[in-house]
Amino acid sequence: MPRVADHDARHGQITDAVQRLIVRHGLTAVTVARTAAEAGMSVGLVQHYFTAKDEMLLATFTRVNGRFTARVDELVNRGEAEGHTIADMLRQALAELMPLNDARRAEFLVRLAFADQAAHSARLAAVQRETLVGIRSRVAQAIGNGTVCGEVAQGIDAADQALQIVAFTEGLALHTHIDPDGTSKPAVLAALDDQLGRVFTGTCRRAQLG
Amino acid sequence: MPRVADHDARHGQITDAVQRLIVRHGLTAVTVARTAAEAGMSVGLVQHYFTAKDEMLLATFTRVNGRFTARVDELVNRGEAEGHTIADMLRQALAELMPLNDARRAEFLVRLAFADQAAHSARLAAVQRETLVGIRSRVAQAIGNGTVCGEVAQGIDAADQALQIVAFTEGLALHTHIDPDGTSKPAVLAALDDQLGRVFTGTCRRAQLG
DNA sequence: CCGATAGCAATATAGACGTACGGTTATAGC
DNA sequence: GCTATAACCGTACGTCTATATTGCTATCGG
Repeated sequence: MPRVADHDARHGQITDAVQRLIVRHGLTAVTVARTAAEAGMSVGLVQHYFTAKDEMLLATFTRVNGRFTARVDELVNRGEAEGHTIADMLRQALAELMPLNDARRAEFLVRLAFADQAAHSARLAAVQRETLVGIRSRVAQAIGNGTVCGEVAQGIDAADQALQIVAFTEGLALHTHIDPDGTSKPAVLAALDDQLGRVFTGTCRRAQLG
Repeated sequence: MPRVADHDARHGQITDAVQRLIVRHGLTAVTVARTAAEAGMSVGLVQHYFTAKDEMLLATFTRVNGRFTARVDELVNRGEAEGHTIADMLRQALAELMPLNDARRAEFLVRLAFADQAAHSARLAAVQRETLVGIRSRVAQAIGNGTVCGEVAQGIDAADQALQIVAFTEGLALHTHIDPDGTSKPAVLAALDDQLGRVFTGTCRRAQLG
């Protein structure tokens, strides 16, 4: 058989290039020629790995969303392992949704750029929706755990509160982006705290792990 | 002088056409040729009223945002005139930010479509930011009135709460759009109620107008 | 009533874009 | 070491786009 290449690595090179272009100049400025240049390869090679531009963009969106949820997952797991309170863990995980540093801003801009496209593409919309419900269900589970543990009062609907908290967080993220001056980083984190404090009103009855 | 035309009307025809195209097929699908066809006029005439496509898009964004804040304003004024409680008035006004019917959905999609572009255009960003701070300051003022009146407890920072409430509302709007099945209309309105209920905890001490 | 001028249409033009395609290079298997 | 085949490049092609240009038409001021 002929020479082989690391397909995953190449896909990553290309989608990373797309992401950088989106961050710097917006989705409109993403062309396959520019992407090839940014990725340091030829136009033909990009075509070799993505039959069409749509596929390339879908792959980029999927990858970014995957990394996004993976980060949230990791923070949840680490929080549990290190025995933090559920509220603390959520505080950190939700802060990941906000464009407060370059990496998060990059992810945020990509998700924002595809928001319009997703409204008119079933496949993009599916990725977007799955990411959202994934985050939401994780938060709901955390709240459920908090109810069992004692951090959350009985009678609180975990799904409802998860919906509200995630919506609030994403709205805050959007506002941070639109008006960074009127929405300072500490103010944003304080607002998030405030919101979480409305649900996490108690303390855990059971001993923490770790 | 030669024959005259209603410039405002023509601008409106064109930007309305742009809005319809965005709603139906996304910002990417907006070309001056298609816009002209949608508006029922020639390409040359569109050029006659907008020197460049950028101007056309900026005008569309400005108009939509203007209508948007105007609707909120009107609801606030009407609410005051009819002697509703401030909480009720805000409930109605903020529901205007949500894509719960065709007209609001159209506005929402336009604001969403420009979100990416605005990240890379100072003029679009300015319109976007001004709209946001406009809404926010109106809400802050309502909360301030609520404090004086007695609907809101003393010691509540109106600006902080306005930030949170508007962020929450916009996040909810986004989620309604992304996952309409998981975010039913009554559930959304209930969530909004819940959020407002956390700030508007009292009843007005003074007699209502009207 | 007439000419200056804005309103309006049709077409021309130059460029950018996605993608198809032909060709070259390198390597895994025999 | 030959060959099949994947990796990779460069370019050509057809389409679409924004915009410039040219010309016609209607109407207001004098």
